[in-house]
Amino acid sequence: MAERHESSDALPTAKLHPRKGEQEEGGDGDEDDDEERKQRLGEFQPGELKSSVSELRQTQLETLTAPSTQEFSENDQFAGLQLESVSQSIDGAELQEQLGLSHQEILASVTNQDILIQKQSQSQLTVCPTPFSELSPTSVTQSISSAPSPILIEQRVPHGKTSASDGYNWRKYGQKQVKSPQGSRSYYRCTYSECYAKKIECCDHSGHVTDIVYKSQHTHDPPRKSICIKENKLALSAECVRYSVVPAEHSCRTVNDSEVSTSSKEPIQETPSVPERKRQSTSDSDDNGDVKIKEENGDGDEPEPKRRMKKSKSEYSASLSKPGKKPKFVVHAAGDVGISATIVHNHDVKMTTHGLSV
DNA sequence: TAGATTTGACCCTGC
DNA sequence: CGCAGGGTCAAATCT
Ligand SMILES: [Zn+2]
Repeated sequence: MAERHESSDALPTAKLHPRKGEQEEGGDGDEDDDEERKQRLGEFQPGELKSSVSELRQTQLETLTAPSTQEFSENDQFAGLQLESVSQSIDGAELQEQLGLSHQEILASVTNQDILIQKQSQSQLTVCPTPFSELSPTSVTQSISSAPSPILIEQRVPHGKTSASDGYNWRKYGQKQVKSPQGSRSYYRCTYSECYAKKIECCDHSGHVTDIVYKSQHTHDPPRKSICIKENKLALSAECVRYSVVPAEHSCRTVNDSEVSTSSKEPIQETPSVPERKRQSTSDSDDNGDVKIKEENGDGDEPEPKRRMKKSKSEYSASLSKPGKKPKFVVHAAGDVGISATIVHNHDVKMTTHGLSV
């Protein structure tokens, strides 16, 4: 059963059964290996998630302005990026109009390469269009009235390009060669044991970083200067937010993704309902020589339950995978091209907006 | 020696 | 069912 390895003879035998434990789902009690599983499961952190979520609701986070991003600018360009999530237990979808305001602010705040993204989770999102300039009046201000806890995430990318380090320590745990956008993909994970933040760097064939995707938030402060962010607790929200920074043509995308796949049977209306990965590729191909920065936060559920789902499925399916309970936000903000926002709540497509053609 | 990186294999999901 | 793409693991290697 646990032998599915086709290992080449050149292997030092030790490799013969690498992750036996993982695959063993036959039904053994395997308690010893449980630890490993735990770690893997840890990615989802069912328990913690709940806790944090609760806290989130109870705790109101206020958006604070960037203190001194200059410090980070030196080496950590990306450190400047600020992410703030404000979750309010107040169930009021009253911020809707606020969005409009945000839009302007964003435009104002966003200069050249600075992008400010404000997103109100679950029900409202604000996407800042292209800072670069004239971006059509396409301000995606979608607000779905049904989300009790609006989360405000503010992210700022001082230097859109290349973010060698955002102030955290990353450990590379994998690399993949991709064909679509010819290049490679590097997978990084925060070195903090308690932190499940991940980062994916997409490089083109020449080695240029074309895309950076952040997953989850750090559950700790940066090793160095204190960014003075209280992401500590919010970190766990499992929403997926993607930011794409492209000087020439900015495309901001916010994806609150959890696992709508179950009900995602229904294709998104206006948007070219493309699978997650497809989406990425699609957008990636857009830019040449530019770095896109995206951030993904899981929201209570798993963003992309790819690996180790077996275990979790069997044990946590009840609590984790809630079919039909996954709010999904897909916001595409392409400067000139237009903005397309797709919000999927449960299995209902809330809205899709194309900046130029709605 | 420890920690990080490299790299091949493996698993999962979607088509 | 099989394939392709994507993501992760872990042994080997490097620093
Ligand atoms: Zn971290």
